[in-house]
Amino acid sequence: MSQELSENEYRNQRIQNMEQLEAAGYPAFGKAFERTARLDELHASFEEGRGVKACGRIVAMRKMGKMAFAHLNDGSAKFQLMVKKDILGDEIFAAFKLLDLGDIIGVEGEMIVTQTGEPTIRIASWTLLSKALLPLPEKWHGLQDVETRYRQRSLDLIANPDVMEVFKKRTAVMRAIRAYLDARGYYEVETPMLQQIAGGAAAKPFMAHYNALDIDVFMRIAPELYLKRLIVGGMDRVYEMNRNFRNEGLDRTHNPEFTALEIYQAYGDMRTMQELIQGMFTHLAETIFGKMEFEWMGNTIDLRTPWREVAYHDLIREHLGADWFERSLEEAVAKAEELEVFIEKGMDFKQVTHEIYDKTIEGSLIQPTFITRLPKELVPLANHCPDDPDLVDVFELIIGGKEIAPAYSELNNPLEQRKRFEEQAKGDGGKIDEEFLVALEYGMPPTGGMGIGIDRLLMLLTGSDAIRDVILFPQLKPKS
RNA sequence: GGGCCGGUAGCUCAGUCGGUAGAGCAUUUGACUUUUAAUCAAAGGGUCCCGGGUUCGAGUCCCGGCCGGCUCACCA
Repeated sequence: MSQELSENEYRNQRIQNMEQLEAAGYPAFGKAFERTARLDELHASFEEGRGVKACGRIVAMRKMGKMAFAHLNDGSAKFQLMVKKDILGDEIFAAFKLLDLGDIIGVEGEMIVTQTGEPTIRIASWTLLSKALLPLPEKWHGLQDVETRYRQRSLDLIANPDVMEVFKKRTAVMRAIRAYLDARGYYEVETPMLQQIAGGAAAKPFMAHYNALDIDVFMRIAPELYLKRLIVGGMDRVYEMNRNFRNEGLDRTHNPEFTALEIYQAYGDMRTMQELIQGMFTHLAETIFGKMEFEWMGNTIDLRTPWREVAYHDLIREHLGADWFERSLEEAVAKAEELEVFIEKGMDFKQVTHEIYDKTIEGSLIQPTFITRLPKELVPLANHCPDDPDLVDVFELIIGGKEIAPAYSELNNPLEQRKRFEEQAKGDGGKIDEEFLVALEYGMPPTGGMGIGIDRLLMLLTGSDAIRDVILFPQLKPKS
Protein backbone atom coordinates (compact mmCIF):
# COMPACT_ATOMS: atom_id res chain seq x y z
CA MET A 1 0.00 0.00 0.00
CA SER A 2 2.64 2.51 1.06
CA GLN A 3 4.69 1.31 -1.88
CA GLU A 4 1.85 2.10 -4.26
CA LEU A 5 1.33 5.47 -2.69
CA SER A 6 4.97 6.45 -2.81
CA GLU A 7 4.87 5.83 -6.55
CA ASN A 8 1.93 8.17 -6.91
CA GLU A 9 2.80 11.21 -8.91
CA TYR A 10 0.51 13.53 -7.00
CA ARG A 11 1.89 12.51 -3.68
CA ASN A 12 5.48 12.94 -4.85
CA GLN A 13 4.74 16.42 -6.11
CA ARG A 14 3.20 17.34 -2.81
CA ILE A 15 6.16 15.98 -0.90
CA GLN A 16 8.39 18.13 -3.10
CA ASN A 17 6.21 21.15 -2.39
CA MET A 18 6.41 20.32 1.29
CA GLU A 19 10.19 20.24 1.17
CA GLN A 20 10.29 23.59 -0.59
CA LEU A 21 7.95 25.06 2.00
CA GLU A 22 10.06 23.71 4.84
CA ALA A 23 13.18 25.17 3.17
CA ALA A 24 11.36 28.50 3.04
CA GLY A 25 10.72 28.36 6.79
CA TYR A 26 7.25 26.77 6.89
CA PRO A 27 7.26 23.53 8.93
CA ALA A 28 4.78 21.17 7.27
CA PHE A 29 3.02 20.07 10.44
CA GLY A 30 2.57 23.05 12.66
CA LYS A 31 1.43 23.79 16.17
CA ALA A 32 -1.94 24.70 17.65
CA PHE A 33 -3.44 27.85 16.19
CA GLU A 34 -5.54 30.29 18.15
CA ARG A 35 -8.28 31.60 15.89
CA THR A 36 -10.66 34.46 16.49
CA ALA A 37 -13.63 32.27 15.65
CA ARG A 38 -14.90 29.47 13.47
CA LEU A 39 -15.65 30.41 9.88
CA ASP A 40 -19.43 30.17 10.31
CA GLU A 41 -19.11 32.54 13.27
CA LEU A 42 -16.98 34.93 11.22
CA HIS A 43 -19.73 35.05 8.61
CA ALA A 44 -22.32 35.72 11.29
CA SER A 45 -20.28 38.47 12.91
CA PHE A 46 -18.80 39.95 9.75
CA GLU A 47 -17.61 43.50 10.16
CA GLU A 48 -15.60 45.25 7.50
CA GLY A 49 -12.16 46.35 8.62
CA ARG A 50 -11.95 44.03 11.64
CA GLY A 51 -8.72 42.08 12.14
CA VAL A 52 -9.20 38.32 12.52
CA LYS A 53 -7.33 35.06 12.75
CA ALA A 54 -8.87 32.05 11.03
CA CYS A 55 -7.86 28.58 9.97
CA GLY A 56 -9.03 25.69 7.86
CA ARG A 57 -8.39 23.58 4.82
CA ILE A 58 -7.75 25.16 1.43
CA VAL A 59 -10.54 23.86 -0.79
CA ALA A 60 -10.20 26.19 -3.76
CA MET A 61 -7.41 28.34 -5.09
CA ARG A 62 -7.31 30.85 -7.94
CA LYS A 63 -3.78 32.04 -8.45
CA MET A 64 -2.90 35.06 -10.53
CA GLY A 65 0.43 36.71 -11.14
CA LYS A 66 0.52 39.04 -8.19
CA MET A 67 -2.50 38.01 -6.18
CA ALA A 68 -4.57 34.95 -5.42
CA PHE A 69 -7.95 34.01 -4.05
CA ALA A 70 -8.53 30.90 -2.00
CA HIS A 71 -11.37 29.37 -0.05
CA LEU A 72 -10.85 28.00 3.40
CA ASN A 73 -13.16 25.40 4.92
CA ASP A 74 -13.03 24.44 8.59
CA GLY A 75 -16.03 22.10 8.59
CA SER A 76 -18.40 24.83 9.70
CA ALA A 77 -18.34 27.04 6.60
CA LYS A 78 -16.20 28.34 3.78
CA PHE A 79 -14.53 31.73 3.80
CA GLN A 80 -12.67 33.45 1.00
CA LEU A 81 -9.09 34.64 1.37
CA MET A 82 -7.46 37.37 -0.66
CA VAL A 83 -3.71 37.07 -0.94
CA LYS A 84 -1.77 40.02 -2.36
CA LYS A 85 1.88 40.18 -3.25
CA ASP A 86 2.20 43.84 -2.38
CA ILE A 87 0.95 43.14 1.16
CA LEU A 88 2.87 39.93 1.87
CA GLY A 89 6.10 40.68 0.00
CA ASP A 90 7.74 38.58 -2.68
CA GLU A 91 8.96 35.66 -0.57
CA ILE A 92 5.87 35.06 1.53
CA PHE A 93 3.64 35.39 -1.52
CA ALA A 94 5.80 32.92 -3.45
CA ALA A 95 5.61 30.46 -0.56
CA PHE A 96 1.82 30.79 -0.49
CA LYS A 97 1.68 29.77 -4.12
CA LEU A 98 3.46 26.53 -3.17
CA LEU A 99 0.42 25.47 -1.14
CA ASP A 100 -1.74 22.66 -2.50
CA LEU A 101 -5.47 22.14 -2.35
CA GLY A 102 -6.19 20.31 0.88
CA ASP A 103 -3.45 21.95 2.92
CA ILE A 104 -4.50 23.28 6.30
CA ILE A 105 -3.36 26.78 7.13
CA GLY A 106 -3.90 29.57 9.63
CA VAL A 107 -4.18 33.18 8.51
CA GLU A 108 -4.30 36.61 10.01
CA GLY A 109 -5.79 39.56 8.19
CA GLU A 110 -8.54 42.07 7.75
CA MET A 111 -12.14 41.44 6.83
CA ILE A 112 -13.10 43.12 3.60
CA VAL A 113 -15.74 42.87 0.90
CA THR A 114 -14.58 42.18 -2.64
CA GLN A 115 -15.86 43.83 -5.80
CA THR A 116 -18.32 40.98 -6.24
CA GLY A 117 -19.59 41.50 -2.71
CA GLU A 118 -18.13 38.42 -1.02
CA PRO A 119 -16.96 38.64 2.59
CA THR A 120 -13.25 37.97 2.49
CA ILE A 121 -10.17 37.98 4.67
CA ARG A 122 -7.34 39.93 3.08
CA ILE A 123 -4.42 38.23 4.69
CA ALA A 124 -1.38 39.92 6.21
CA SER A 125 0.34 36.69 7.25
CA TRP A 126 -0.21 32.96 7.13
CA THR A 127 1.19 29.81 8.64
CA LEU A 128 1.16 26.20 7.50
CA LEU A 129 -0.65 23.97 10.00
CA SER A 130 -0.70 20.68 8.12
CA LYS A 131 0.36 19.55 4.67
CA ALA A 132 -1.98 17.34 2.68
CA LEU A 133 -0.04 14.68 0.78
CA LEU A 134 -3.01 13.32 -1.16
CA PRO A 135 -5.19 15.26 -3.59
CA LEU A 136 -8.82 16.06 -2.86
CA PRO A 137 -11.69 14.81 -5.02
CA GLU A 138 -12.83 16.95 -7.88
CA LYS A 139 -14.38 20.27 -6.93
CA TRP A 140 -17.85 20.28 -8.35
CA HIS A 141 -18.82 16.62 -8.58
CA GLY A 142 -17.21 15.87 -5.24
CA LEU A 143 -16.74 12.27 -4.22
CA GLN A 144 -19.51 10.21 -5.82
CA ASP A 145 -18.29 6.64 -5.61
CA VAL A 146 -20.50 5.12 -2.94
CA GLU A 147 -18.01 2.52 -1.85
CA THR A 148 -15.16 5.02 -1.43
CA ARG A 149 -17.50 7.35 0.45
CA TYR A 150 -18.23 4.71 3.08
CA ARG A 151 -14.71 3.33 3.26
CA GLN A 152 -13.04 6.75 3.43
CA ARG A 153 -15.57 8.78 5.36
CA SER A 154 -12.99 11.48 6.13
CA LEU A 155 -12.76 12.20 2.43
CA ASP A 156 -16.53 12.06 2.08
CA LEU A 157 -16.92 14.67 4.82
CA ILE A 158 -14.33 16.95 3.24
CA ALA A 159 -15.77 16.67 -0.23
CA ASN A 160 -19.52 16.54 0.40
CA PRO A 161 -20.96 19.26 2.64
CA ASP A 162 -24.37 17.53 2.61
CA VAL A 163 -22.83 14.55 4.36
CA MET A 164 -21.36 16.75 7.06
CA GLU A 165 -24.80 18.31 7.47
CA VAL A 166 -26.50 14.93 8.00
CA PHE A 167 -24.08 13.97 10.75
CA LYS A 168 -24.38 17.33 12.46
CA LYS A 169 -28.12 16.73 12.48
CA ARG A 170 -27.53 13.30 13.94
CA THR A 171 -25.61 14.81 16.83
CA ALA A 172 -28.23 17.51 17.29
CA VAL A 173 -31.05 14.97 17.37
CA MET A 174 -29.34 12.77 19.92
CA ARG A 175 -28.53 15.73 22.10
CA ALA A 176 -32.13 16.98 21.87
CA ILE A 177 -33.53 13.57 22.76
CA ARG A 178 -31.37 13.47 25.89
CA ALA A 179 -32.35 16.99 26.84
CA TYR A 180 -36.03 16.22 26.28
CA LEU A 181 -35.93 13.14 28.48
CA ASP A 182 -33.66 14.66 31.12
CA ALA A 183 -36.03 17.60 31.49
CA ARG A 184 -38.87 15.16 32.20
CA GLY A 185 -37.08 13.33 34.95
CA TYR A 186 -35.73 10.32 33.06
CA TYR A 187 -32.32 9.05 34.14
CA GLU A 188 -29.88 8.09 31.46
CA VAL A 189 -28.12 4.87 32.43
CA GLU A 190 -25.60 2.50 30.93
CA THR A 191 -26.08 -1.24 31.12
CA PRO A 192 -23.80 -4.06 29.99
CA MET A 193 -22.76 -4.49 26.39
CA LEU A 194 -21.05 -7.77 27.26
CA GLN A 195 -23.69 -10.16 28.51
CA GLN A 196 -23.62 -13.80 29.48
CA ILE A 197 -27.16 -14.25 28.24
CA ALA A 198 -28.17 -12.11 25.28
CA GLY A 199 -31.79 -11.38 26.12
CA GLY A 200 -34.48 -8.80 25.56
CA ALA A 201 -35.04 -9.55 21.89
CA ALA A 202 -35.03 -12.41 19.45
CA ALA A 203 -31.87 -12.03 17.37
CA LYS A 204 -28.59 -13.81 16.81
CA PRO A 205 -25.85 -12.30 18.95
CA PHE A 206 -22.16 -11.70 18.31
CA MET A 207 -19.86 -13.73 20.53
CA ALA A 208 -16.62 -12.76 22.22
CA HIS A 209 -14.30 -14.48 24.66
CA TYR A 210 -13.41 -13.08 28.04
CA ASN A 211 -9.93 -14.37 28.86
CA ALA A 212 -9.79 -13.51 32.57
CA LEU A 213 -12.86 -15.62 33.36
CA ASP A 214 -12.37 -17.99 30.42
CA ILE A 215 -15.99 -17.66 29.43
CA ASP A 216 -17.75 -16.80 26.21
CA VAL A 217 -19.78 -13.62 26.36
CA PHE A 218 -22.31 -12.08 23.99
CA MET A 219 -22.55 -8.56 22.67
CA ARG A 220 -25.95 -7.36 23.71
CA ILE A 221 -28.90 -7.51 21.35
CA ALA A 222 -30.97 -5.26 23.64
CA PRO A 223 -30.65 -3.59 27.06
CA GLU A 224 -34.27 -4.36 27.98
CA LEU A 225 -33.84 -6.86 30.80
CA TYR A 226 -31.27 -4.73 32.61
CA LEU A 227 -33.37 -1.59 32.32
CA LYS A 228 -36.35 -3.40 33.81
CA ARG A 229 -34.16 -4.52 36.69
CA LEU A 230 -33.51 -0.83 37.35
CA ILE A 231 -37.26 -0.22 37.38
CA VAL A 232 -37.56 -2.94 40.02
CA GLY A 233 -34.79 -1.17 41.92
CA GLY A 234 -36.78 2.04 42.04
CA MET A 235 -35.25 4.08 39.23
CA ASP A 236 -38.68 4.77 37.99
CA ARG A 237 -37.87 6.60 34.77
CA VAL A 238 -34.85 5.33 32.91
CA TYR A 239 -33.53 5.39 29.40
CA GLU A 240 -30.50 4.22 27.52
CA MET A 241 -29.47 5.37 24.08
CA ASN A 242 -26.66 3.18 22.93
CA ARG A 243 -25.47 0.47 20.61
CA ASN A 244 -27.03 -2.93 20.07
CA PHE A 245 -25.39 -5.67 18.03
CA ARG A 246 -27.21 -8.23 15.94
CA ASN A 247 -25.42 -10.94 14.03
CA GLU A 248 -27.64 -10.83 10.98
CA GLY A 249 -27.58 -9.71 7.39
CA LEU A 250 -26.99 -6.15 6.33
CA ASP A 251 -29.05 -4.22 3.83
CA ARG A 252 -30.41 -0.78 3.20
CA THR A 253 -32.13 -0.61 6.59
CA HIS A 254 -29.96 -2.92 8.71
CA ASN A 255 -26.46 -2.42 10.11
CA PRO A 256 -25.11 -5.07 12.52
CA GLU A 257 -24.47 -2.42 15.14
CA PHE A 258 -27.17 0.18 15.49
CA THR A 259 -28.30 2.72 18.02
CA ALA A 260 -31.47 2.11 19.97
CA LEU A 261 -33.21 4.27 22.52
CA GLU A 262 -35.08 2.31 25.15
CA ILE A 263 -37.25 4.10 27.68
CA TYR A 264 -39.06 2.65 30.71
CA GLN A 265 -41.45 4.42 33.00
CA ALA A 266 -42.81 2.88 36.18
CA TYR A 267 -46.51 3.31 36.91
CA GLY A 268 -47.08 4.00 33.22
CA ASP A 269 -48.19 1.92 30.30
CA MET A 270 -48.16 1.97 26.54
CA ARG A 271 -50.36 5.12 26.57
CA THR A 272 -47.65 6.96 28.50
CA MET A 273 -45.20 6.02 25.79
CA GLN A 274 -47.62 7.06 23.07
CA GLU A 275 -47.78 10.57 24.47
CA LEU A 276 -44.05 10.68 25.04
CA ILE A 277 -43.08 9.72 21.51
CA GLN A 278 -45.51 12.13 19.86
CA GLY A 279 -44.24 14.94 22.04
CA MET A 280 -40.63 14.04 21.44
CA PHE A 281 -40.84 13.65 17.66
CA THR A 282 -42.80 16.87 17.32
CA HIS A 283 -40.18 18.64 19.40
CA LEU A 284 -37.31 17.28 17.28
CA ALA A 285 -39.03 18.19 14.03
CA GLU A 286 -39.80 21.72 15.15
CA THR A 287 -36.60 22.64 16.94
CA ILE A 288 -33.99 20.94 14.79
CA PHE A 289 -35.60 20.83 11.36
CA GLY A 290 -38.13 23.65 11.62
CA LYS A 291 -40.78 21.68 9.75
CA MET A 292 -43.34 18.96 10.23
CA GLU A 293 -43.30 17.43 6.76
CA PHE A 294 -40.48 15.17 5.63
CA GLU A 295 -39.68 13.62 2.27
CA TRP A 296 -38.64 10.03 2.74
CA MET A 297 -38.33 7.22 0.23
CA GLY A 298 -40.62 8.93 -2.22
CA ASN A 299 -43.33 9.89 0.27
CA THR A 300 -44.22 13.04 2.13
CA ILE A 301 -44.66 12.28 5.80
CA ASP A 302 -46.58 14.62 8.05
CA LEU A 303 -45.56 14.38 11.69
CA ARG A 304 -48.32 16.64 13.00
CA THR A 305 -50.05 15.01 15.96
CA PRO A 306 -52.22 13.32 17.00
CA TRP A 307 -51.17 10.36 14.92
CA ARG A 308 -53.67 7.85 13.72
CA GLU A 309 -54.34 4.91 16.01
CA VAL A 310 -55.95 1.72 14.82
CA ALA A 311 -56.41 -1.67 16.40
CA TYR A 312 -54.76 -4.51 14.53
CA HIS A 313 -58.02 -6.33 13.88
CA ASP A 314 -59.73 -3.18 12.60
CA LEU A 315 -56.82 -2.51 10.28
CA ILE A 316 -57.07 -6.03 8.91
CA ARG A 317 -60.82 -5.68 8.37
CA GLU A 318 -60.27 -2.35 6.68
CA HIS A 319 -57.92 -3.89 4.14
CA LEU A 320 -59.21 -7.43 3.80
CA GLY A 321 -62.95 -7.09 4.43
CA ALA A 322 -65.24 -6.60 7.40
CA ASP A 323 -65.95 -10.33 7.50
CA TRP A 324 -62.28 -11.36 7.41
CA PHE A 325 -62.24 -12.97 10.82
CA GLU A 326 -65.32 -15.06 9.98
CA ARG A 327 -63.55 -16.62 6.99
CA SER A 328 -62.00 -20.07 6.88
CA LEU A 329 -58.30 -20.85 6.64
CA GLU A 330 -58.83 -21.93 3.02
CA GLU A 331 -60.42 -18.61 2.14
CA ALA A 332 -57.57 -16.76 3.82
CA VAL A 333 -54.95 -18.72 1.92
CA ALA A 334 -56.80 -18.06 -1.32
CA LYS A 335 -56.77 -14.34 -0.57
CA ALA A 336 -53.05 -14.48 0.16
CA GLU A 337 -52.43 -16.14 -3.19
CA GLU A 338 -54.50 -13.48 -4.89
CA LEU A 339 -52.26 -10.86 -3.23
CA GLU A 340 -49.14 -12.81 -4.22
CA VAL A 341 -48.17 -13.39 -0.60
CA PHE A 342 -46.27 -16.64 -0.14
CA ILE A 343 -47.83 -18.85 2.54
CA GLU A 344 -45.93 -21.78 4.01
CA LYS A 345 -47.71 -25.04 4.55
CA GLY A 346 -48.99 -25.55 8.07
CA MET A 347 -49.65 -21.91 8.88
CA ASP A 348 -52.80 -21.28 10.83
CA PHE A 349 -55.35 -18.54 10.21
CA LYS A 350 -53.61 -16.02 12.46
CA GLN A 351 -50.27 -16.64 10.83
CA VAL A 352 -51.71 -16.27 7.34
CA THR A 353 -53.40 -13.04 8.40
CA HIS A 354 -50.18 -11.69 9.82
CA GLU A 355 -48.21 -12.69 6.76
CA ILE A 356 -50.60 -10.69 4.60
CA TYR A 357 -50.33 -7.77 7.03
CA ASP A 358 -46.55 -7.92 6.95
CA LYS A 359 -46.22 -8.08 3.17
CA THR A 360 -49.01 -5.81 2.00
CA ILE A 361 -50.53 -3.68 4.74
CA GLU A 362 -47.64 -2.46 6.88
CA GLY A 363 -45.78 -1.02 3.88
CA SER A 364 -48.85 0.97 2.88
CA LEU A 365 -49.01 2.90 6.16
CA ILE A 366 -47.13 6.01 5.15
CA GLN A 367 -48.34 8.54 7.71
CA PRO A 368 -47.50 7.87 11.37
CA THR A 369 -49.80 5.15 12.63
CA PHE A 370 -50.03 3.40 15.98
CA ILE A 371 -51.16 -0.16 15.57
CA THR A 372 -52.58 -1.39 18.86
CA ARG A 373 -54.14 -4.49 20.39
CA LEU A 374 -51.93 -7.05 18.66
CA PRO A 375 -52.52 -10.80 18.98
CA LYS A 376 -50.51 -12.03 21.95
CA GLU A 377 -48.65 -14.58 19.81
CA LEU A 378 -46.85 -11.73 18.08
CA VAL A 379 -45.56 -10.04 21.22
CA PRO A 380 -44.47 -12.37 24.01
CA LEU A 381 -43.17 -9.81 26.52
CA ALA A 382 -46.19 -7.56 26.96
CA ASN A 383 -49.16 -7.49 29.28
CA HIS A 384 -52.48 -8.41 27.78
CA CYS A 385 -55.28 -5.94 27.28
CA PRO A 386 -57.48 -5.63 30.38
CA ASP A 387 -60.60 -6.43 28.33
CA ASP A 388 -59.20 -9.23 26.18
CA PRO A 389 -56.64 -11.83 27.26
CA ASP A 390 -55.91 -12.77 23.64
CA LEU A 391 -54.61 -9.30 22.79
CA VAL A 392 -51.62 -7.46 24.18
CA ASP A 393 -51.57 -3.85 25.29
CA VAL A 394 -48.91 -2.51 22.93
CA PHE A 395 -48.41 -0.29 19.95
CA GLU A 396 -46.22 -0.52 16.93
CA LEU A 397 -45.52 2.85 15.40
CA ILE A 398 -45.31 2.66 11.63
CA ILE A 399 -43.99 5.59 9.60
CA GLY A 400 -43.31 5.48 5.89
CA GLY A 401 -44.27 1.82 5.85
CA LYS A 402 -41.46 0.99 8.27
CA GLU A 403 -41.63 -0.03 11.90
CA ILE A 404 -40.06 2.81 13.85
CA ALA A 405 -40.92 2.09 17.48
CA PRO A 406 -42.67 -0.62 19.44
CA ALA A 407 -43.99 0.10 22.94
CA TYR A 408 -45.51 -2.17 25.56
CA SER A 409 -47.35 -2.19 28.75
CA GLU A 410 -44.61 -4.40 30.11
CA LEU A 411 -45.23 -7.84 31.48
CA ASN A 412 -44.53 -7.70 35.21
CA ASN A 413 -45.91 -11.04 36.33
CA PRO A 414 -42.80 -13.14 37.11
CA LEU A 415 -44.66 -16.45 36.88
CA GLU A 416 -46.06 -15.62 33.46
CA GLN A 417 -42.68 -14.26 32.38
CA ARG A 418 -40.96 -17.51 33.39
CA LYS A 419 -43.52 -19.53 31.45
CA ARG A 420 -42.90 -17.51 28.31
CA PHE A 421 -39.12 -17.72 28.68
CA GLU A 422 -39.39 -21.48 29.03
CA GLU A 423 -41.48 -21.75 25.89
CA GLN A 424 -39.03 -19.56 24.04
CA ALA A 425 -36.02 -21.54 25.32
CA LYS A 426 -37.63 -24.73 24.06
CA GLY A 427 -37.71 -23.26 20.58
CA ASP A 428 -34.19 -21.91 20.24
CA GLY A 429 -32.34 -23.73 23.03
CA GLY A 430 -31.49 -20.44 24.73
CA LYS A 431 -30.77 -19.94 28.40
CA ILE A 432 -33.19 -18.33 30.81
CA ASP A 433 -32.09 -15.13 32.52
CA GLU A 434 -32.66 -16.19 36.15
CA GLU A 435 -31.27 -12.98 37.58
CA PHE A 436 -33.90 -11.02 35.70
CA LEU A 437 -36.64 -13.33 36.91
CA VAL A 438 -35.44 -13.02 40.50
CA ALA A 439 -35.61 -9.25 40.15
CA LEU A 440 -39.17 -9.49 38.83
CA GLU A 441 -40.13 -11.60 41.83
CA TYR A 442 -39.36 -8.69 44.11
CA GLY A 443 -42.11 -6.87 42.23
CA MET A 444 -41.93 -4.56 39.25
CA PRO A 445 -44.53 -1.82 39.13
CA PRO A 446 -46.76 -1.60 36.07
CA THR A 447 -44.43 -0.12 33.48
CA GLY A 448 -44.57 1.40 30.04
CA GLY A 449 -41.60 0.68 27.82
CA MET A 450 -40.58 1.73 24.34
CA GLY A 451 -37.77 1.13 21.90
CA ILE A 452 -36.87 3.54 19.12
CA GLY A 453 -34.46 2.77 16.31
CA ILE A 454 -32.44 5.96 16.25
CA ASP A 455 -30.80 5.26 12.91
CA ARG A 456 -34.14 4.76 11.20
CA LEU A 457 -35.54 7.86 12.85
CA LEU A 458 -32.58 9.77 11.45
CA MET A 459 -33.15 8.31 8.01
CA LEU A 460 -36.66 9.73 8.14
CA LEU A 461 -35.65 13.13 9.50
CA THR A 462 -32.74 13.61 7.09
CA GLY A 463 -34.46 12.07 4.07
CA SER A 464 -31.86 9.30 3.77
CA ASP A 465 -32.86 6.13 1.93
CA ALA A 466 -30.00 4.04 3.34
CA ILE A 467 -28.99 3.42 6.94
CA ARG A 468 -25.38 3.76 5.79
CA ASP A 469 -25.98 7.41 5.13
CA VAL A 470 -26.71 8.09 8.80
CA ILE A 471 -23.96 5.88 10.27
CA LEU A 472 -20.48 7.36 10.05
CA PHE A 473 -18.66 4.07 9.63
CA PRO A 474 -21.09 1.45 8.35
CA GLN A 475 -20.07 -2.18 8.21
CA LEU A 476 -18.51 -3.20 4.88
CA LYS A 477 -16.70 -6.29 3.70
CA PRO A 478 -12.93 -5.98 3.87
CA LYS A 479 -11.56 -4.85 0.55
CA SER A 480 -8.13 -6.53 0.37
C1' G B 1 -28.33 -16.99 -1.15
C1' G B 2 -30.87 -15.68 -6.44
C1' G B 3 -31.46 -11.95 -10.38
C1' C B 4 -30.00 -7.29 -12.61
C1' C B 5 -26.35 -3.27 -12.89
C1' G B 6 -21.47 -1.31 -12.01
C1' G B 7 -15.65 -1.25 -11.12
C1' U B 8 -11.27 2.71 -17.04
C1' A B 9 -6.05 8.71 -14.91
C1' G B 10 -6.09 11.59 -8.09
C1' C B 11 -11.77 12.79 -8.91
C1' U B 12 -16.26 12.75 -12.33
C1' C B 13 -17.12 10.05 -16.54
C1' A B 14 -16.90 8.55 -22.21
C1' G B 15 -14.88 4.42 -24.91
C1' U B 16 -18.68 2.58 -31.55
C1' C B 17 -18.15 -3.65 -34.93
C1' G B 18 -12.54 -6.81 -31.09
C1' G B 19 -7.67 -3.03 -34.10
C1' U B 20 -2.21 2.60 -30.98
C1' A B 21 -6.37 4.50 -24.01
C1' G B 22 -10.09 9.54 -24.23
C1' A B 23 -12.49 14.28 -22.08
C1' G B 24 -13.36 17.78 -18.05
C1' C B 25 -11.52 18.95 -13.32
C1' A B 26 -6.91 18.22 -10.76
C1' U B 27 -1.28 18.26 -11.53
C1' U B 28 3.31 20.52 -13.91
C1' U B 29 5.43 24.88 -16.87
C1' G B 30 4.53 29.90 -18.70
C1' A B 31 1.25 34.63 -18.77
C1' C B 32 -1.99 37.33 -15.48
C1' U B 33 -3.37 42.50 -8.97
C1' U B 34 -10.83 41.61 -7.69
C1' U B 35 -11.29 35.99 -8.79
C1' U B 36 -15.13 32.58 -7.30
C1' A B 37 -16.36 26.03 -12.15
C1' A B 38 -11.03 32.38 -12.93
C1' U B 39 -9.00 32.86 -17.94
C1' C B 40 -5.24 31.92 -21.93
C1' A B 41 -1.03 28.69 -23.94
C1' A B 42 1.59 24.09 -23.52
C1' A B 43 2.98 19.40 -21.13
C1' G B 44 2.93 15.00 -18.11
C1' G B 45 -0.21 11.27 -15.97
C1' G B 46 -3.25 4.25 -16.93
C1' U B 47 -2.17 -3.03 -12.99
C1' C B 48 -8.84 -0.54 -17.95
C1' C B 49 -10.91 -4.69 -10.19
C1' C B 50 -8.22 -9.81 -10.11
C1' G B 51 -7.24 -14.69 -12.58
C1' G B 52 -7.91 -17.79 -16.70
C1' G B 53 -9.74 -18.61 -21.89
C1' U B 54 -10.93 -17.47 -27.25
C1' U B 55 -8.22 -14.57 -30.95
C1' C B 56 -2.97 -12.51 -35.23
C1' G B 57 -4.91 -8.90 -31.65
C1' A B 58 -9.28 -8.14 -25.63
C1' G B 59 -11.09 -2.15 -21.73
C1' U B 60 -14.53 -4.58 -25.30
C1' C B 61 -16.21 -11.52 -26.26
C1' C B 62 -16.39 -16.24 -22.84
C1' C B 63 -15.52 -18.67 -17.84
C1' G B 64 -14.26 -18.12 -12.62
C1' G B 65 -13.42 -14.87 -8.50
C1' C B 66 -13.39 -10.09 -5.46
C1' C B 67 -15.86 -5.49 -4.04
C1' G B 68 -20.09 -2.29 -4.40
C1' G B 69 -25.30 -0.75 -5.72
C1' C B 70 -30.41 -2.11 -6.60
C1' U B 71 -33.90 -5.94 -5.98
C1' C B 72 -36.13 -10.57 -4.41
C1' A B 73 -35.81 -14.34 -0.83
C1' C B 74 -34.31 -15.90 3.99
C1' C B 75 -33.75 -14.47 9.07
C1' A B 76 -36.14 -11.77 12.99
